[in-house]
Amino acid sequence: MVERVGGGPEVERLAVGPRLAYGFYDRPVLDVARDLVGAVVRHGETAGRIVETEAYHHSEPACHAYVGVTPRTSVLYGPPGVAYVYRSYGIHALLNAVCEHEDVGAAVLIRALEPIDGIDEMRARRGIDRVDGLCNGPGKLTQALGIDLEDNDTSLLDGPIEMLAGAPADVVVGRRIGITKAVELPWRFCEAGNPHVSRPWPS
DNA sequence: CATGGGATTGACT
DNA sequence: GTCAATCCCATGC
Repeated sequence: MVERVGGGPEVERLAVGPRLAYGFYDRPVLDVARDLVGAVVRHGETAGRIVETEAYHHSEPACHAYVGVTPRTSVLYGPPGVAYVYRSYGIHALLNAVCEHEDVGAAVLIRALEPIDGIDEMRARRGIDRVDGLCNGPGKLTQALGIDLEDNDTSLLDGPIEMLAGAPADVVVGRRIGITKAVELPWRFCEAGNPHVSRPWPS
């Protein structure tokens, strides 16, 4: 069964399938990051289609798991298919999906969404009226969807944050942004031409 | 126990 | 383009 959202020529692109299962996350983090573009995140009445992700892996210093297992990183070293939500710059909550086998330490950062559902609620939470700018950044999308640190370590398979299969997307690859270490790795994945991608745009 | 550094954003020059 | 807000947590004494 496939539930459809919206109408007209957008129907196929916005098609929404079932929740992504354990086996989707239990794969190399680069594959998961690429394949999550086009999937849908839902939290309560609000939902958006993923248009930008980044991969993080314990083997490189930009990843929180680089320091090994600590109270903060234990979620990253836990089983795949779990949400890792942490506070950034003391202000924002950032949403990740834990990937790869248990004890590996890898996750995909969800960086931007195309708003699909509950847009009025997103506007209220974000305090803005326009639709563009609602979810075009990792801190903005968690605010719009009402995701916070209490969602850390909750299951994406049957917890409050739903990750739903979507239609395949045309993906472009670039360097991760907003980091100071391992900046050369091309581990950022964006839907080609999508206006809801955060800046700076991939080249 | 004190310190320092962010996987960001919005306001401002 | 610059810059401050703000808090969790890893690290080191």
